Amino acid sequence: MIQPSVYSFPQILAAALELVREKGWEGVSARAIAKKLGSSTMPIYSHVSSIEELEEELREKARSLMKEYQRRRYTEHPLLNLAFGYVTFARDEKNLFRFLYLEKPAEVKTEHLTGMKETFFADFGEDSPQGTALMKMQESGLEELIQHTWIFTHGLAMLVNSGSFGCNSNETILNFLMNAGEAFYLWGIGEGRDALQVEDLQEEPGGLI
Amino acid sequence: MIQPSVYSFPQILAAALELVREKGWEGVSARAIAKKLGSSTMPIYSHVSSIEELEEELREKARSLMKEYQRRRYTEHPLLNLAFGYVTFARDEKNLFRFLYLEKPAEVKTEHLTGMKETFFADFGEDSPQGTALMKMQESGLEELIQHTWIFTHGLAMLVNSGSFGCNSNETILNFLMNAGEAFYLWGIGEGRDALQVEDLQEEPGGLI
DNA sequence: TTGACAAAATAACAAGCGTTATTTATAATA
DNA sequence: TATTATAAATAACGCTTGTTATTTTGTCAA
Repeated sequence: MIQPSVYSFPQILAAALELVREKGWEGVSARAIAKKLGSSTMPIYSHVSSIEELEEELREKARSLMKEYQRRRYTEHPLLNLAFGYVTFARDEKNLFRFLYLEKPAEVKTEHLTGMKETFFADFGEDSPQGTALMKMQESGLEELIQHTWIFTHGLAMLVNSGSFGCNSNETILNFLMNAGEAFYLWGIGEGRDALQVEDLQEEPGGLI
Repeated sequence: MIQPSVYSFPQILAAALELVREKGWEGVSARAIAKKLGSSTMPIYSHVSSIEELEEELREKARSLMKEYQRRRYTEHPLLNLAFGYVTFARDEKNLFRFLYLEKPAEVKTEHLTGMKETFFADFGEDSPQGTALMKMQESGLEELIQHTWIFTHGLAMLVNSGSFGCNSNETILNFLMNAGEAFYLWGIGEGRDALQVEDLQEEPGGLI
């Protein structure tokens, strides 16, 4: 290589990421990146063979930013940290969150659910106060708790992302997550289960499919 | 009008809706609709002045299909019916659900939350068993209960829609909704609140923004 | 039957996209 | 300094989009 490339791959990726942040994935195109770099589209294609390939690199980058949010220790609860990081990422990086989890439905998957489980079993010992509390539950109960928590977290993140939530402060978000987690936990250890009785699913005329 | 239009507006809307069902909103274009109708693009523009206008009509149509799902009496619980209808719509009409709630974030809004509240206060009297149970709560507690339930429902609908849920049967969905509702209810009437103590939000280095 | 009118079909425009052929410019080498 | 290799710029191709002239077609009224 006689003449080193003026435009490095990180530069290109950074410009593309900036575009996603500003206008979402639909705002990203070879020409738009080039314009932001002050160059033509050629340097892009010398680092990446197609826009599709760049999209995957961009997803990887966005995922790592997301994981940064989830890695921070906001509280002493590892699970709560995962959830809080997820929701605040959805709030602070609206277009990145949409890019990762809303635009292509395949992405959501069970990735985060398994992540939550792993985190839980990795970080919770019987010696930690939370650990002892949660270890009282059956294995299946724990699975259920994490599942419920994850569903709630995902829903909250969506609503916060779309601006449907009046108050998006850290405190409010944390409160919602804590309340829900607590509710699921208490329900899980069996207190007052079957307190509300609901009849079996009714087969309405023109009802269930 | 000497020559009545061969292609009626309902026909055009139906063709467009079929396209959304098959390929999502991105599969809808003037030419695609025309192809499905076996016509040119002209009849479309004689009923609607732009594709954007047709999109809004299409949203209205999709919303009414959604409301049909929510109107059915699957159980005796009005709130549960709303939630169950929402989730099963997300499961059965994947592209319509995405079109309404995932593609344009503005759509989600508080519409469903207020819908839940209205339904609750309209259908629940002190004489119904559920009513008496729920009326024990404070007004603010009810608000919270509905909010929590709505967040959970929204999250479940998303996950079911994206196929992240292993089992999407009516029974499984109903169980999840009932369990969550029960958990929130029990938490709401105050049993064991503060059972889990979480410290105040920590200000990590490089932490909260 | 002929003229008129409107609906539908055809064809075209401009814009945007991914991608690539061609040209230009620049820097290292002989 | 002249040559050569190559990164970057320019320009273009082919495609799809929304939208709109233009042309064709068919039906009613005179």
